[in-house]
Amino acid sequence: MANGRGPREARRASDRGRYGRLNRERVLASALELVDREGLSALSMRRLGTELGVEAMALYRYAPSKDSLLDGLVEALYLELEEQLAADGGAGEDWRAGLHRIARATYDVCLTHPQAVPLLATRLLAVPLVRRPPAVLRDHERVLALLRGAGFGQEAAVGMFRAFTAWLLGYVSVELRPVVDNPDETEPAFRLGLHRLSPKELPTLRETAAALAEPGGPEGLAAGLDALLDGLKDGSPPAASG
Amino acid sequence: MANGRGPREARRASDRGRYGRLNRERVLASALELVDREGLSALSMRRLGTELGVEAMALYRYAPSKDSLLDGLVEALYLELEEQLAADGGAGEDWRAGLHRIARATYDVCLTHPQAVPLLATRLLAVPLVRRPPAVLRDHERVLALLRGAGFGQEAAVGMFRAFTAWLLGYVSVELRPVVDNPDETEPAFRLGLHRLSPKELPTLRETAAALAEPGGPEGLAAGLDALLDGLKDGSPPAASG
DNA sequence: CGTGTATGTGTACGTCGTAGGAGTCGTCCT
DNA sequence: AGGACGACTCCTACGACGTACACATACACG
Repeated sequence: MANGRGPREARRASDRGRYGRLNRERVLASALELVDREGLSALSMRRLGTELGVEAMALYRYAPSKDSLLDGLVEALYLELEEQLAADGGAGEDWRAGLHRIARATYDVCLTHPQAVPLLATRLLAVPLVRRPPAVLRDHERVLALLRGAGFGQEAAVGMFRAFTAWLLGYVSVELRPVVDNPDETEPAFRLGLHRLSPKELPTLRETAAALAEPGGPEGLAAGLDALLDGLKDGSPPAASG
Repeated sequence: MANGRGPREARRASDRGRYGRLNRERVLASALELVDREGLSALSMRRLGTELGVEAMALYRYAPSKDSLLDGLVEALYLELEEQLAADGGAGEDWRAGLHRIARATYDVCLTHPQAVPLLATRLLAVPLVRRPPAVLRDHERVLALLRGAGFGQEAAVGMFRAFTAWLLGYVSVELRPVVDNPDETEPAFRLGLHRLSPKELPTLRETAAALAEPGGPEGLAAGLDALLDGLKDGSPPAASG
């Protein structure tokens, strides 16, 4: 808003950034918005710069490299998750309800930013545990505390934590896989492009594809989570076959 | 090998490619090897060209774009999976054993090419179902046929297929997440960089991190898979907790 | 009012994906 | 055998990318 500067139109450095001074939060928010709007490949330092009314190099004050900016996006997602978790209370719930609540909130955040989800797989694969963004570590802490607090031993808790994390990540990834081949088409079978599937070699897939196109939804997420927790909460390794 | 060409050292176009003519298989194999050796970011058209003793533009005969080359890498992984599945027989097994066998083979392939695993999350998120590489579709077909062949109805089969895929992808992704912060360190706690975790804010994570650093292994994969299959094989939605 | 520190600019370098066209090869027809 | 064709590869060039470095400007504080 109208800052008390003299009548001179002197505005060169700090008046830039479209709406005042830059800061990390604004950079990350703008980056996430850009990714949501145009996809990950549209996110370049120059592009993000113009988006903020600034030269590309200005961004390097707030992220030492593009990779670390991507890590910042991951952090932004987890911060949004924390907001959401704080919003819907959750007092007095047992461990299982707690895990379901976290899973559901994560699911919602991911569906809100589908274009950013690949970052969860790629960036977290590139950064060792202790260097993950604080919000990510807090998320791990929440899940582990829920499990240990419920009385599970370390070994069981670790197994369930891993299963929880893997299931969540895998489920949203699969849920977001595109199935529609030709969006302009109205006939469902053509929309999916089923004619491309040879009935000789892929008969089952062809007859199942339409059902596969329906999203699993949060119910599918919850169902699998319950199955995993039920199956793992007793003996850690239930005698792997063979 | 020694082709019957005259003694002239005429070799300009078709003698290129280090060991004879280029072809798609050779390009993909070399790309995968490069990724295994130096990581995804080392894979550029020019670099892959020199790797094959060829100019970058030559590669465009075998992949219309770099993205499609990445899709080709995904295909290469699934071809390797098929080789492995063909190798260890699997006749007369029931559906559950079949799924375990596929899961285990996929796990092995992923651990053999850890640097390529992110492609499974990113590329398959970018391509609609029917445009996935043939080997991927055949994999889907195998899993679905196993389920339908066991007598599961369409709805149950779809739910289990999704769970199978999600679990597998999530599990290998989490399994590959790096935990070691300082590889030169011998003391485990320092290796993991535990001193970076505030005991005030992340107490549970800090005491669990060491156990988390141990890989889940194929046993963890199998245990979770059994849990999922057991939980989902009856009613599709087992009434998410109230 | 002068000065130091934080912040944004400008320019430049090397690398990337890839379009266009020119060169060179093996192959097959005559 | 000769010649034309199609397949393959090379060469050059363009615009966009990440980012290093030096400079300019604005604000905070003496």
